[in-house]
Amino acid sequence: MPLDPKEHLPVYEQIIEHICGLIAAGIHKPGEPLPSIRALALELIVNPNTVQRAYQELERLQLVRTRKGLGVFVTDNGFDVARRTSEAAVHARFAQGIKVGQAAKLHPGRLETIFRKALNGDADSRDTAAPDRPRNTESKP
Amino acid sequence: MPLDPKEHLPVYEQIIEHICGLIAAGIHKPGEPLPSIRALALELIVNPNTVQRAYQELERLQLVRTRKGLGVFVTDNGFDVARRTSEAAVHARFAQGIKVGQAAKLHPGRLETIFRKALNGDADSRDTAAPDRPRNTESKP
Amino acid sequence: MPLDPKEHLPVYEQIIEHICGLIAAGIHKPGEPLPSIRALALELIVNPNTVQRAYQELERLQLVRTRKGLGVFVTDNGFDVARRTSEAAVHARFAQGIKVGQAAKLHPGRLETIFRKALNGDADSRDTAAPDRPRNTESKP
Amino acid sequence: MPLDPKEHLPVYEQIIEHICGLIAAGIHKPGEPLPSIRALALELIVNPNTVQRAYQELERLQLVRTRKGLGVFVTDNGFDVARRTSEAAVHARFAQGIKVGQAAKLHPGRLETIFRKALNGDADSRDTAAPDRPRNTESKP
DNA sequence: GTGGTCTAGACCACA
DNA sequence: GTGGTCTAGACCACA
Repeated sequence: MPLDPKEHLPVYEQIIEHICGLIAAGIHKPGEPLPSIRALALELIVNPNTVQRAYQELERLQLVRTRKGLGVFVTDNGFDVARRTSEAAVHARFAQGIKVGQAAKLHPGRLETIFRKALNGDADSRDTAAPDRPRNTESKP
Repeated sequence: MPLDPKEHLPVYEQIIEHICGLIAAGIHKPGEPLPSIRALALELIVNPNTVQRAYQELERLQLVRTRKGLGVFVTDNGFDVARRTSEAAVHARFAQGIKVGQAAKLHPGRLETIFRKALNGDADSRDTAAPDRPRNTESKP
Repeated sequence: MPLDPKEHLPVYEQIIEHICGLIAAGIHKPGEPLPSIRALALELIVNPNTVQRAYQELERLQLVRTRKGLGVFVTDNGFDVARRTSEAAVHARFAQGIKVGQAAKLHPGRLETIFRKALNGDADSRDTAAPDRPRNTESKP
Repeated sequence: MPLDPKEHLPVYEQIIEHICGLIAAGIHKPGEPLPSIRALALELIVNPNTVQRAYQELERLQLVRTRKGLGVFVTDNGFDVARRTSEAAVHARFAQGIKVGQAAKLHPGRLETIFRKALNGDADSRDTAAPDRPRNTESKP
């Protein structure tokens, strides 16, 4: 479910974000072990090599620490790092979207509207009316 | 300037978005020619094949039409298609960011804050300001 | 009207076939002049170079003969050559289609049906019933 | 054997038709892998890029599905799509031939005769047989 | 091993 | 000049 083959992120980076999100969400807590490489590979239906690469990167980010023969554990400040990392990932997506929208000369209010729709889980940006309160964004250049 | 090697999008897709943005922004108008494949390749410092692949995809999207020996031209409804396509691209980024944030159990107000910061052009998500206080966003060009 | 940009034949070869067809059809008769290169280029909206290349090839095929300063004329046996050439062109198309069909293991009767439909001017091969007489072709291998 | 450099179709489109024919013929079955890009490139003596372009188009046509790192597989309804696509390709060839013949004012019975000869595998359209006498065609494998 | 992207550079058809 | 096709060969992500 968390892996999206249509996303352009390499799978190992999607796994990094996935684990990072689980730690930021408090599902994997500091001091606790992550699922084993093999177990996660089976769960996500990917090659163990791919999971391993993700775990290595998480270790580099100080989110986890590997203890040989024991497993991979969330570090003491893993939660804080994960939260910051997740927020940075969110920020990066938003900033990318805004950059694309500004390049297309979309109005700031239009970006706002699209953001609201995305928040509400709309599948596409095609819209006919403001979702939560009336607004005026459709004036063309 | 528009090409970012660190982005995970393949270069030819970045070019697609770039051109799409220029058409949506009214910089390349219906009936007008795009820069030639070779010229754009020189400008973006990429291989002509890469530009051509982007142009072919733009043709499949009905944004442009190729006339052999003459060049590649924005279609009559290229502007409308480009605008819709750009909005969809913006929506997709926002939705991705929201998905990541929700997976990390960030508060909706936190997402809102990050969005505001991104709109204001902040480089990173690390911040000190109020998390979800209402704010005014219509400040960007 | 005779030039089809979607055909895969190069334009100059389409022009060759076009002129060849006009001679075979008796529209351009032996001894009579063809339209001038410039006139035909204007009519077909192509570059004069392209028409010239077609005329050169028609001369090589003995269908026409250029008389300097006077124009390009259908040769005495131009009609016979043109008819044979047109028939060969028809045959080649049919043979190509049959080859494709046999490679796909379509039944001979199915090829026959498709041929009938094409003769009747149907736009596509998708069909529900025999066009002129009942037939049985839809048994799968 | 399937690639004909004299055909005017680009090589990658010939490969598309070739593979499409193999699927329509039941030689590559739904769920089964196609030969790898590199393997087919070696077999057909073309560049892997050219094969890949063909495979990408086959994917767009829903005939195959790519699984990264694993290979390219015939889709579940690949057989049906392939059959329809092959029939459309046959139809297109026949329609082209008929158009050329009609432009040359060949009799309908003459077209019929040429079709019969092509079905029988005659190499050329030059012939002496009856032009439009009924005949039996169900003789080819 | 698999497919995906990209570069460098050739040659063709056409304007 | 324009776009279209193809080759040779590199490097990446993934199994």
